[in-house]
Amino acid sequence: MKGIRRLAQHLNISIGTVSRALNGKPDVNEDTRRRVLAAAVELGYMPNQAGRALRRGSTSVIGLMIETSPETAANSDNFVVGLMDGLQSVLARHELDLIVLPCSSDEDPGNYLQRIVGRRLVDGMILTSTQHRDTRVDFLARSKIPFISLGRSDAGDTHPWIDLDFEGVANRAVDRLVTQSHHRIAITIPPTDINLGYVFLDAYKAALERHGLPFDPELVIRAKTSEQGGYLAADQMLNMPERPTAVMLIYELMAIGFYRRLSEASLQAGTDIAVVGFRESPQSRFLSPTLTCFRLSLRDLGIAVAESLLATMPEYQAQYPLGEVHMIWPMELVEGESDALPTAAPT
Amino acid sequence: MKGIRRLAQHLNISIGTVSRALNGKPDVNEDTRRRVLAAAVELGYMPNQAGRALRRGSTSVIGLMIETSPETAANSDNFVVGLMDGLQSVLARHELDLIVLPCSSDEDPGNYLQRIVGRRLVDGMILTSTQHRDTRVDFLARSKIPFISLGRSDAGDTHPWIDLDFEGVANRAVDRLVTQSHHRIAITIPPTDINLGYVFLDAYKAALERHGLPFDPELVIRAKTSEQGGYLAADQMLNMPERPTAVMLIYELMAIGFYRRLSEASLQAGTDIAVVGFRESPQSRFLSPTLTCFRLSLRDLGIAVAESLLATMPEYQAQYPLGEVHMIWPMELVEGESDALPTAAPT
DNA sequence: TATATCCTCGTAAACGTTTACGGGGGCAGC
DNA sequence: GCTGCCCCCGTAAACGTTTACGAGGATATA
Repeated sequence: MKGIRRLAQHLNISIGTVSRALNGKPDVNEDTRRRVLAAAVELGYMPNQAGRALRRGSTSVIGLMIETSPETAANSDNFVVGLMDGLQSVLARHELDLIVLPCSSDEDPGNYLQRIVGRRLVDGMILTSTQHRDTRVDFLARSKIPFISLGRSDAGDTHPWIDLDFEGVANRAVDRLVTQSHHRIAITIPPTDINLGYVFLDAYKAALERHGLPFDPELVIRAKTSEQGGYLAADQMLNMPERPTAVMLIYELMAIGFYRRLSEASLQAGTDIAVVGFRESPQSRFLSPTLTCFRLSLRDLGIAVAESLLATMPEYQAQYPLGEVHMIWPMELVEGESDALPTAAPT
Repeated sequence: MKGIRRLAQHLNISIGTVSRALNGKPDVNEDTRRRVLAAAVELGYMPNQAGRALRRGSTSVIGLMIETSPETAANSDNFVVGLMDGLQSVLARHELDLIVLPCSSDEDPGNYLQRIVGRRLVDGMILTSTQHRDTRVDFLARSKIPFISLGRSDAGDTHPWIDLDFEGVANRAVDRLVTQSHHRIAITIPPTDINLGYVFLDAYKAALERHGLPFDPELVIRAKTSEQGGYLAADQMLNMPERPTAVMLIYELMAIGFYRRLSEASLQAGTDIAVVGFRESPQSRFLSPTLTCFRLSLRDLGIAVAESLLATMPEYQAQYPLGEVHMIWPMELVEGESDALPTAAPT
């Protein structure tokens, strides 16, 4: 005798009543409910997930898909870890469990997702690192499962996403640099097909245009989003015939490698070349000269992602009304010395 | 009409035959099997996980539990990400899915695990960052679920674990340092109750004793396993009345912060103080002076962990015979300049 | 006292699979 | 032609829950 049956037998009541008592249904005597609850902890009863999911038709599990190429393993992906804290703080309030679904580099992400969703392992999905023309969002949209992607998608505009404010970042960075009469401003872009590369590039172009500066394809440097990528980007820049005087980096760890390559050439950020980093990180916070970059609370972002997802799920819409399905997450400018604005280096 | 029923109806055969065909059972005509397989991909059929798990009594899912405190979010925990790649390469061969179970800092890890296992969400568990007197291993042992912990446990010796070779690391580090007549060798230990702190400390003591050196509690520095922890550890060492001449670090990112604090004091690793790092990482690889540390293939470690886990599961024991349940994972010495062995700095 | 109402609980069906069991039909051997 | 065997397939039960339905008893109302 196992499961709820054992509980029922132990209490000499029917399994129906036990179930109702545990699930907080109204038509059960408060006294028996207490007895059931007590017996449940005494016997260590936990409802079987398979049975419950089968009957309910839902799993109470939210999936967060990430990719685990050796590439991302080499770079430290604390982005996702930070996010999870915020996600769970919201999901836990609704007895939803978060599981992380790591898609290995061996498998096609589309297939992987199809398997997970097709088997009904999760009630909702959170996508990360949205690709350009990401087939995953098409699939999820067709399969009618609630989902949200972190990183805007270019596939239609009906499904929800939250993305970082790349326009704001590019605008503020270019503004600062142009103020110092920089006009050869380089930008780094991931070599992969991740969508943020396209978005950042567009934002960069728009910002240049706003200042009447021409767009020079030479100044777009494709570099891996890792420390080594930053190193190689700097290397490439230093060897350019007409060296850019400023650069905008796209990934937090790149700044470390970029600085390293500069110091090897006895150059310094801020004095020899203006550097604007992307996300502030524990590592970047101690660079010298201090890095101008953008701050972001991963936990708050996670909370927003979770709430936006819940807003698309009928059973939670009452608590999280569906607002704008597309959300641009602001990032706060952290002024440093690396782009050496005259006004930013009074100390 | 949904699921396997729809498939059966579409083919005009019974659901039993469809199930047998899909699961590769012998008593089904090869021709009908082909038709079933074709129809399955045509209709995009995927077996419902809940139904299957309920009937089979197993989920074909392996859980990897990690903890997501803001602490680990701040430090970049690429350790786990690297591990997953190896885990999946083994698990995928047996149609097992890996899911990551992030336990937030809000929840007690014991409760969390109890919920996951009690609900029968997974067939097996992989624990990380084993604590001293870890209640989770007791619970898992009692609940008879196959599991393995990454990080040795002090609770009995019947359940399997794989741990890094802290003894080997401590021995080789102390050997090198003593060869240069260092006799005040400091060590950093995490401030938490994680078991590797105890293990590393013991290994350090044993290594000292082997060289006839006294153990001085003053030389045990409790520092967070983060870049900032390394910074503060250096700070603390520099302010000690009788400054140690050498130090062994425990976490890869600590070296970065340690170097930073040294350079602020115009000191250098290798010449002013001997530094032995722990795990080689993308960041540490570019430190200057180069860091003496220990190399480790996370992917291979993941493979070993997965295989050891499968060895404890009856249905896979044929393929992964149960060997030694406790495994010490070797780490390869990477000679650098930071501990400045005369023989190591010829270039 | 008869009837209606409410509270509480038991019964049984359903969710989508897998699998033990048995049956029908074809074929070989006598 | 009868028996036995084998191949293939359909039937139905089971896995552990949840929940619609209805029954029974107690209480209130007329």
